[in-house]
Amino acid sequence: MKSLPNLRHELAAPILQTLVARLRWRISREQGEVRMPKDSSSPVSMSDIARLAGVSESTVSRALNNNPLINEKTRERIQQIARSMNYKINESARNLRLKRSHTISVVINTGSAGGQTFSDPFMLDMIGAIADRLAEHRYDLLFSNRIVTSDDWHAYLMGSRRADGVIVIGQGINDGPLRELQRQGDPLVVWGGTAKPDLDYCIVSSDNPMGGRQATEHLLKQGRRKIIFLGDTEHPEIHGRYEGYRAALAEEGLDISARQIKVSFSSESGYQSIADLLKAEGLTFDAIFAASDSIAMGAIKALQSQGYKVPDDVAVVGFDDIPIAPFYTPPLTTVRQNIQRGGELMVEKMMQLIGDKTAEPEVLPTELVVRSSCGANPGYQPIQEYNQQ
Amino acid sequence: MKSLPNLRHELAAPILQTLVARLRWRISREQGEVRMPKDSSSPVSMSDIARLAGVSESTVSRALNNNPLINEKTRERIQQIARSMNYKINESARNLRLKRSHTISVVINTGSAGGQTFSDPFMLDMIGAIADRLAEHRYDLLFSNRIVTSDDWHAYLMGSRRADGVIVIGQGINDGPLRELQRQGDPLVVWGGTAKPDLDYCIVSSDNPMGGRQATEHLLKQGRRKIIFLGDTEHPEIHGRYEGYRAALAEEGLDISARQIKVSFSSESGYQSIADLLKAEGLTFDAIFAASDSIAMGAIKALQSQGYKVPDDVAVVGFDDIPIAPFYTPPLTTVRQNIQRGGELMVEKMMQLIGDKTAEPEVLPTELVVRSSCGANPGYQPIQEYNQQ
DNA sequence: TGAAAAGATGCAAACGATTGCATTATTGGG
DNA sequence: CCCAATAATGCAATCGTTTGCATCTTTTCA
Repeated sequence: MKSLPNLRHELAAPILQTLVARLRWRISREQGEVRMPKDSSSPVSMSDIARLAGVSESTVSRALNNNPLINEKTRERIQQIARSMNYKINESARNLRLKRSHTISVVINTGSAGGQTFSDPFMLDMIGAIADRLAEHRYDLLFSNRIVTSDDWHAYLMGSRRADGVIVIGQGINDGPLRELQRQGDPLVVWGGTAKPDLDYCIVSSDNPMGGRQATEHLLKQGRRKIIFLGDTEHPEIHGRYEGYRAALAEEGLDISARQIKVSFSSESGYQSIADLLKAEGLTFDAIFAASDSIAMGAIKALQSQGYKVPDDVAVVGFDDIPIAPFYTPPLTTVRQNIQRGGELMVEKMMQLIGDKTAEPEVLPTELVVRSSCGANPGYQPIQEYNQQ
Repeated sequence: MKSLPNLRHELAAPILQTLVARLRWRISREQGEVRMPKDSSSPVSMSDIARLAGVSESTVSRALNNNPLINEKTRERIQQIARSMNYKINESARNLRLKRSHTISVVINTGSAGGQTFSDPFMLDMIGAIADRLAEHRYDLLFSNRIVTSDDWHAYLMGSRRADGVIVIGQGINDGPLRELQRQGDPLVVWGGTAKPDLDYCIVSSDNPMGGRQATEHLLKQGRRKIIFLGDTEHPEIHGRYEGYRAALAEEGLDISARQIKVSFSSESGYQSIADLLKAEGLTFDAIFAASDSIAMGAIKALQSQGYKVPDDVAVVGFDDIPIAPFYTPPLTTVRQNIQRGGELMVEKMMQLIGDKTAEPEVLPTELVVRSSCGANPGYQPIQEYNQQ
């Protein structure tokens, strides 16, 4: 008995009650229709338009969606009324009905230590690029910078239908959470590295090995032989750059001189690691390849603080080409990533995944930008166009 | 007749039809209840939990919201079931019912020329701070970087109930759109300047005049007399900094030497303006107060390119204290804004506005950070802590 | 002219939650 | 032992859309 507490639902009486209640409801509703002349404060809904146009809500809905079922004249009349009443559709209602959110979540996933927001200019550019592309598809962008577990992600973003898909910037040291997300069937696109071959989620990335190779080969061409690598190779994107670096050195028969120092994604970190190194063993290298421009700038500052010259004593190449790079002293030679194209591709892939299609990973070429910090371009001036005028 | 097409709705027959249809619906529904053992793919809803717990949906809803009406035992049992089924509430449905979105829109509003995303590191830090605070209130953050008219804003964000309020970063050259938004009754908080006295929307800002004064007075104390101002005073926040600059000069009886050059928010712009100036009239100044660190760095680079020394020939002070500032050459003296507190306050104000309370504007003090570019601190080392160890 | 086809519109169920009110079960007091 | 007060739960309306199906209207063609 206890296990069937709503057995009484099945009796006849409640059904009659239902019918009576429904009648009562209809009546009160129709009274409402009469007494409601213009409830101004509340926003206008389809039923308001329907009443004004003398048609049903279904017709309004179809007319506003340009459904060919509706007569052209009716459609235009309804659209006209909607415009004049400044009608805006209620997205919550539409999304509920259509079982979607028309929103993509963008998550920053670079192990930001201690809850501190991670603010490389690269990030904002990437987010901006994604936002622009999503706007073209009329999708909204839900932003999160909280680093959480995959359970949380899935539950918070997808389970609650806050987002139709997730774009993650940064593959992170441990991509378990990402694999898990993917396994749950959520549309997922990641900006990351290309290291792991058995990927089961869609990755868009720069060709990090190519970038690492470009940077290193360039330094070698300048006659540098003792090049150290600054970056945390536990991040797949960084690891790719490191691979390129090692490959270039190996080709030159210099494998033994490869040296990697683990630093996180900040200028402070770059500064400290080089300051440490100089204090410990003096100047034992003649070039640095840094995994990001921020790191490179920190490292250069540390060298300068100890009286060493860049590029004379040590040549430096960075990665990203952030906006300030040409204006640093010395202007930073760096490997440029195609952020605009990256954002575009990620959104494209996402739209495919949402449309139940599959999306292939994609790798973007990098471009070496030679300025002065590598020693190859001492006469470099920012804004060449200006000087040409 | 034609104007009353749904007159027939009022006749008796359709009501009977309604009743019949409803009966039919009830029956099919109950059949459905029987044949639906585990429709796995679709996410679990309250009715699933209700069925499993042998209670009604209302009880489930109340139990999950910790409504005291529900017996404690029942509540815990229901919550247990919800957890075990990995239930996540459908936010679209909840938002529809509660007539809200539980989402705040954040808009970047710094006249980004030509649709190019504007990427000052300051922005990302600010967005991060806001995101963190919103997350504490369990609000979502909808990000837009499209600069549009107020009509668009209101219609897109508020009219469609995509957002419950708007936070705008940057007051912009023309705040008409903002006033309009406010007039429409939308909760609005702006990060901007303090110039206009007749504000009708809630502004949170740094004390820009204070910052301008700190920077200028510091340069004056270093013996500089011909200080130029770099920035576009049409932006209220910049105008405040300019006011502080002029006030400090006036107190010194140097009003006549005030000179402002209009540059937009980028390093390129700072570089070009100084390059132009030098080309046109040589070195006619001995100090620069720049409206942002990015501008300052561009300006310094222009000076260095022409062989001038900073701070020896020209002292420079910036504004913002972006993360790279200590690592620039020379390390940048600048006016720090309290971004964390700013984000916190804006979210606080927003919550007040949403709660139908009013929110007062608020001004945050600025802090001068003395490094080397002003000439006052030649021995400055980034990361003092490191050297102390 | 009449039946079938096509065209236009309406009805009400559905999406998944919340909540005022009604109802039932439990307890306490006289 | 009965009635009132209280605690616990259920019913059905509601938010604002979309859409399968039914219905009504008009056209078309034999």
